[in-house]
Amino acid sequence: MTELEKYIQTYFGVSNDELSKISAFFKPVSLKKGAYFLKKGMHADRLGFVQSGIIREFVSIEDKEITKWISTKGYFVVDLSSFVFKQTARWNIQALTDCELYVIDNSDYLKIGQVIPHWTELEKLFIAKCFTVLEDRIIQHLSMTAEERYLALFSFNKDLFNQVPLQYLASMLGMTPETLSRLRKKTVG
Amino acid sequence: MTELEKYIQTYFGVSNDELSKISAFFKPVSLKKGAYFLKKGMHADRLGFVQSGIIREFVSIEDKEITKWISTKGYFVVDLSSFVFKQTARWNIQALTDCELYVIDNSDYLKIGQVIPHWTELEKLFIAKCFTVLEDRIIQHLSMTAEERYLALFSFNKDLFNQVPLQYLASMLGMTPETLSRLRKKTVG
DNA sequence: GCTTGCTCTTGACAAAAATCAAGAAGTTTA
DNA sequence: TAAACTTCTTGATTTTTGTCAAGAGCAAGC
Repeated sequence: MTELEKYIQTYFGVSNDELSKISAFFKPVSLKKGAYFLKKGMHADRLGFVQSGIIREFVSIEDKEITKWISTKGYFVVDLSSFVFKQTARWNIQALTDCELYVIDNSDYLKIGQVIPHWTELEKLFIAKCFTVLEDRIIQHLSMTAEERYLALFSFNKDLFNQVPLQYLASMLGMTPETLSRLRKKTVG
Repeated sequence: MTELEKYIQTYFGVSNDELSKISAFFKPVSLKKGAYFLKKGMHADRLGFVQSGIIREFVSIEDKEITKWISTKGYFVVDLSSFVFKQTARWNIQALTDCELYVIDNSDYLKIGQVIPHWTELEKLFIAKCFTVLEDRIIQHLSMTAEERYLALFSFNKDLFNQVPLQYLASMLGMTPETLSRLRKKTVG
């Protein structure tokens, strides 16, 4: 079973037979460091799965880049509002390192529903799960200090802090790089 | 067409015939000020639509109440993780004023799918839309100051500030009541 | 090997926001 | 109507976080 199939299995709980039907639609795509999977304002007609490497989703607001999320192995990358609602993309999606993705375009994606019974139901559940994750993230911002948010992310995934430029993690945590630097110093020594 | 049908029409874009089939499942429920529609830890087996009144979704964290959202007329109230995934509820949902709701329980909700073709697809789209709203809210917290978040909410819905106790709006905006009070003074006078 | 960039850290300072405490204003209750 | 609550405001102060500026540490490329 490929990495992709393993994750689809975990997320969607489909049979092995269905699994191979789904994963057959995905095509490997390499992305060089710095290259964009998607640019804001374009049309997101594809969904990616991160096989290896690090990808950043961000948006520029008044000369600042706001990093919404960092995706590593096992994450899907997509601009949902664009992929689902055919609107122009709201996020930039850029490779921070060389990446290996598995990519499916929208027309093939629609074919999954024809092959897998109840696929729409599985999609719904997956998106609902993503919704609850964002709910948690909102609560973090309403109830935690910068330090607490840093500690929460650090305990959730220590490796990120070795692999990802800290300026992007700072942005994703809602603080400046200087503040993150000081918090790291404070909570280590 | 009832208020409920009007909103379902707007959100889901179904035919008039389907509309009345759907809305027939909803039953009117009155909620007295202070009463709970749902308590954290319970099982959320119903979905509500706010016909009138104000409802607060919140969670208690270390002796503080964090208000996640304030729902007024036209909003659905539900704990999605509990309603969809049968987990225990993560949010308290409480009436801030006397409320009129339309409520559907989970078993009736499941019947909608048997009556309306493509209902699961419509559900998926609705939840996806909710997801993108939360994405925006995350970006607000990553990129805006407390004052900017206050101004954004105020320009989006001025009425809220007359109808809802300010302490709850402050929490929902991620600031203390004192800070909100000062921002209001600052930006009016 | 030596620039040239980048990224991160550090320091000094400023601004934003939280905390603590007190009091005003408005509601509810007895 | 008065007392008891609750909510909101205000002031004084502290803490947290951001800004600006400089420099250290590395890595890539010439």
